[in-house]
Formats: sequence, structure tokens, C-alpha cells
Amino acid sequence: MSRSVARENTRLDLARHAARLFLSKGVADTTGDEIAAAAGVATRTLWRHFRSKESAVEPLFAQSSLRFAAILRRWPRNLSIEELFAANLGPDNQAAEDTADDILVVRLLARLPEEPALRSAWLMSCQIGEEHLIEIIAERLDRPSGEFEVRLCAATVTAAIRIVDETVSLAAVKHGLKTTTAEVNAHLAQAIRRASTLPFCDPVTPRIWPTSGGE
Amino acid sequence: MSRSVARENTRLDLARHAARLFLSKGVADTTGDEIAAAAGVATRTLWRHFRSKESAVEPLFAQSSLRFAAILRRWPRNLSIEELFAANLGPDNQAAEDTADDILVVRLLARLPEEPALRSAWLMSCQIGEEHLIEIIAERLDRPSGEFEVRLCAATVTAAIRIVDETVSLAAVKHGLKTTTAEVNAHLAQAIRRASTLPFCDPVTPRIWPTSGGE
DNA sequence: CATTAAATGTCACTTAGTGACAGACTAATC
DNA sequence: GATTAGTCTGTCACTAAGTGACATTTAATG
Repeated sequence: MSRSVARENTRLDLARHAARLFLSKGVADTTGDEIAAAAGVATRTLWRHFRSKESAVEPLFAQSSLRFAAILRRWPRNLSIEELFAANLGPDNQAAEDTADDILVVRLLARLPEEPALRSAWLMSCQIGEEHLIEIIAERLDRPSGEFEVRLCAATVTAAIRIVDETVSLAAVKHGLKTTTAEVNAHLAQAIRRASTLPFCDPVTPRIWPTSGGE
Repeated sequence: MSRSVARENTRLDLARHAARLFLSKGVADTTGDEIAAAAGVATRTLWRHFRSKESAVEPLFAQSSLRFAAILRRWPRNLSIEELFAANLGPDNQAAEDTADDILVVRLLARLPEEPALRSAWLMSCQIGEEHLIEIIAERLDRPSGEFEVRLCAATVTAAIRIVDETVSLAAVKHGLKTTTAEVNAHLAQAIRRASTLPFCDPVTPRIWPTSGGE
């Protein structure tokens, strides 16, 4: 196993244990020592991987948003966002382990109102996701990634994704609302569509126009 | 002077000293003791007002966004956002002390790329601003403030404001770019317009239609 | 197997942040 | 004007968060 992958695994393992402790005892009543002990590493190792105990859950958020970004990066130029989601999003399209992590994320998001420390970790993760989205939108629309319009669009779309995530998580955990994957996908696609300031949700013209013959 | 106003003044004073220290020495090299000493209060008082040293600058962010929200709350229903900004936004429309605070905010925002700790405080402040914006939009459009569409719109608009603030601050501090108030206002209004998912930027029909006679 | 570089553990240390109590200030009440 | 009650502050002892330095282990590579 590659070195950096092992490192990422350690971080994820710490993140999972941190999340479970935060969920069961609250952030304030969980110490760094406990998180490290639960993960079976020295306390010093925890602080080597994370600047603060709250940020220890960030790898969970990051993993989710990275999987989402990976789907967007493979987005065929002739597909709408609804078609993309229908074919790629949901528990049927990922490993069971990833779904378990997603559930942890959902439970954490449901705690945001009571746990400001978690909110800060969540917002920082959204920020990372926003930077990925900048690249994705720039690539799909053939625009420079430094452009203001592109960054604006990435920010509004990220905000929409965040609101949907928070809303769905809160509804699921606090009100026991069962939503189907199709419903969540539709909800998410619609929110992104409304939020986007650039037309990247529909098929876009290919970078190189198809030709029947040679050059 | 009211009790809670005195409290807010203490917080603002601490925030200003914290901001100056963060700007001159960086966040990591500034201790809580130093911030408290600069403001002339006991260290314990600092921790009573703020959960962490980074969050000590939040009152500065909060004050700016509160002034902005106050302008939006007084927004006449027959005015466009451009007209509102032209008449209310800019250094001519506020106290010199407030403008000095705004300059501190701009300089802090210019440091976000190098100071992740500040970014977290900034994002948390934007979150508060977003909640104000929910009320403002709900009120202007005569919709319930709990509605998903309203919260979505507030989130995308807040994202737009955030991006403009960050962009303008970075351009001003790092590249010495001088932008006129009118330019910033136009930039901001346009970004908000593009980001908004609900039509609150233009005149809206008054809640009660004007009548010439009695009821 | 030897080498090397990165990850981890151990321990001493500084800084962040809290609990508890005592004193000071303010505002209302008599 | 004294009283009283409530909130804010300072002092001090304390726990928890987080770092620096150095030894040790681990895993990839030749």
C-alpha cells in the first residue's frame, strides 16, 4: 500500500472514531486523548494529523465531497445533471463502507444546530468542495478557472448543495423522514440548477466538434 | 449606557486588538494573553467573551454584516437593489469609525489564503449573515422564513456577497487595486442578482395595496 | 539484507480554555 | 441614600489542547 494512502486511512479511521464520540458524548465532553485511544494511536499522532479536535471529522466530509466531485469530473458533456445523478448517485452506486460513512456524515450534519464546533469543520469542508467545483465548472464550460464568474457559480452551487445536505440530514435524523434516493437526487439537481449562475447543468458543446472524416 | 451595549463594546474592542495583532504577527504567533493585555483586560475576560482566539475577530465581521443587514431591512419595496446600494452603501453613508473597522475587515479577508483559522471565523460570520438574510428575503417576498426556497436563496446570495468581499479585499490589499464605491456597489449588486434564486432584487408589490380612501 | 524516508511513540513543555470564588460596578427599589 | 440583586471582572488553580525534540518503528526500494 502506498504511503500516502496509508496516511489517509489513519486520518479516516481517526475521523470515524471522533465522529462516533462526538455523536454519543458531544464535542465538548470528548477529549483528544479519548479519540486517539479509541483509534488505538498515541495522542501525539492525533495532533500530528489534525490542528484541532473538531477538524478531526473533516476527512469524513472530505471523502463524501470527493466522491461527489469524482462523479462530476466524469460527467459526459452530452448529459444533463439529472441524468448524471440518476446513473451515479445513491447507495447502489458505491461501496457499503462508503454508505456507512455517509450515514455518519448525515448524523453529524443533524447536530450542526447544537454543535457550532462541528459547523465550523463542515463549512471548511464545503470550502474545499467549492474549490473542486471551480475546476469542474471551468473544465465543463471551457473557461479559465480563475475567472470571477466561474468562482461565483461554484460558490452559489456549493451553497445549494450545503443547504440540501443540511435539510435532508436534519429531516432524516430529527424527524425520521424517509426520503428515496430518487427524491433526494431530484431535490439536489433542482437546487443546483436554480443556484447556478452559469449554464453547466445541461449538455454542453464538446470542446472539439465531432467530424466524420480526418482533420 | 445599557448593560448589553457595554458588553458589546468590550467585545468589539477585543476584536479590534485581536485583528491588529493577527495582522502584524499572524494568528499562530499571537497568544490570548497578548490580545487581552492589548485591550487592557484580564486574560480570563477574553475567554469569557470568546471560545477561541480566532473567534475574537468575529465581532468585526458581525458588525459589518449587521450594518449591511440593517440597510436591507429598511429597503423600500419600490426600489431596486442598485438604487438601494447607491443611496446607502459606501463610506459617505456611515461613521468614520465604522469605515476604520471595515478597513480592518478588508485586511483580514486578504489574509484568508494564508490563515485558515481566520477563514473559519469568517465562514461562521457569513453563516450568521445568512440567517439575517433569510428574514430579510422572507419579509420582502411575503413568504414564510422557514421555507426551503427562501433559505436556498439566502444561502446563494450570501455566497455571492462572500465571494465579492473576498475578491475585492484581495485585489485591494495584495494588488493595490483602487476600486471606487460605485464600482464595488455595481459589482456586488450584479453578483447578488445573478446568485438570487428568488426575485427580491427588483421592486416588489407592497404587502397592502395602496388605497385612496379608508378600509 | 541494508538503506532511507516517512510515520509513530514518548515526554517535557507552552498555550488555550474552564471552574470557583471574591470583589466591583450598575440599576432598580425602598 | 442605603439596600439589594444581577451582571461583569480579576485572581488563581486547574484541565485540556496543541507543539518541539528526539528516539523508535515501519515499509518501500535497491
